[in-house]
Amino acid sequence: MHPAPTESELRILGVLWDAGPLTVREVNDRLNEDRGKSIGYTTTLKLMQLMAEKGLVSRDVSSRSHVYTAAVPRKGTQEGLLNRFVNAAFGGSRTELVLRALGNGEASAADLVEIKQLIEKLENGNRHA
Amino acid sequence: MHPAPTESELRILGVLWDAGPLTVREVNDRLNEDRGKSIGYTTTLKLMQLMAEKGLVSRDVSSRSHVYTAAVPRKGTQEGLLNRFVNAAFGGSRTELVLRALGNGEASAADLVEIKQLIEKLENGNRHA
DNA sequence: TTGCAACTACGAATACTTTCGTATATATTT
DNA sequence: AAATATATACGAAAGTATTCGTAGTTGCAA
Repeated sequence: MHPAPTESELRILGVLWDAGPLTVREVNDRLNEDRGKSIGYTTTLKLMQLMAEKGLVSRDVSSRSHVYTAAVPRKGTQEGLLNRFVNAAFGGSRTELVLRALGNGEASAADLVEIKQLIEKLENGNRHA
Repeated sequence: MHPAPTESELRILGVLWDAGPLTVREVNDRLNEDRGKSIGYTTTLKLMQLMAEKGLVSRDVSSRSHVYTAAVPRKGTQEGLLNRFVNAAFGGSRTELVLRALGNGEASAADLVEIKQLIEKLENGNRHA
């Protein structure tokens, strides 16, 4: 299995997941186009090289500017991180986490409907399990 | 504000939240009574000393074995960690996180009912907002 | 009262993550 | 062709987290 991405690596994966295969320059630009925090080009380069070694990204070296692609799926990675997190912070209870995540009233009405629909589906599934 | 606890610190806070004020020895024993992973006594001591400096725990020094108490609330701490996590791993979308958290079908029927009830309450609240 | 057990304090080793400087190569512009 | 811009590679500094050894203190038991 791949090692879990660190926080910086996750930021880079997020860019690649959203925008598809990119060069280091493109990733670095996108990371920096947000808020004041400016990350050096070689910092991003180094991180992406390490990620390639770990298997988190793959790269196409055929042109001078190497093109990097996420090599791990978004959902699977999130699932892994979620597992670690729910264990570390919520004693392993996903339900506790869900209740806390919804409890601050930030979800929109449409979000709530979507969640309700998922729950209905889960309950129907359980009925036949 | 208090700095967010690290993963190790969170493990210690978890013990204190569950079991109330404890000595270093007691915390260390509880940490080690789980699986094979054995943590040295002075390691736990050092961590708890650092946590005291940070304000994550308070301690009663009146007896030779100092007694430590969690100085930050469980819910508030979880809320802070959840915020960081949802930003880092789910692009800030709590709804995405909730859908993923429920999506693995691990929640029990009772859990789902509880979540549905919270959603109903939120929807009623919104109606008047 | 001597010696052993348990405690705190603290420095420092280890490990992991992030950051960047510098060397070097390749393309592009003038 | 020379100067300039842009790439990669890589070592290493800096920052943070974790771990533990050792010294010194205090309580307790033989």
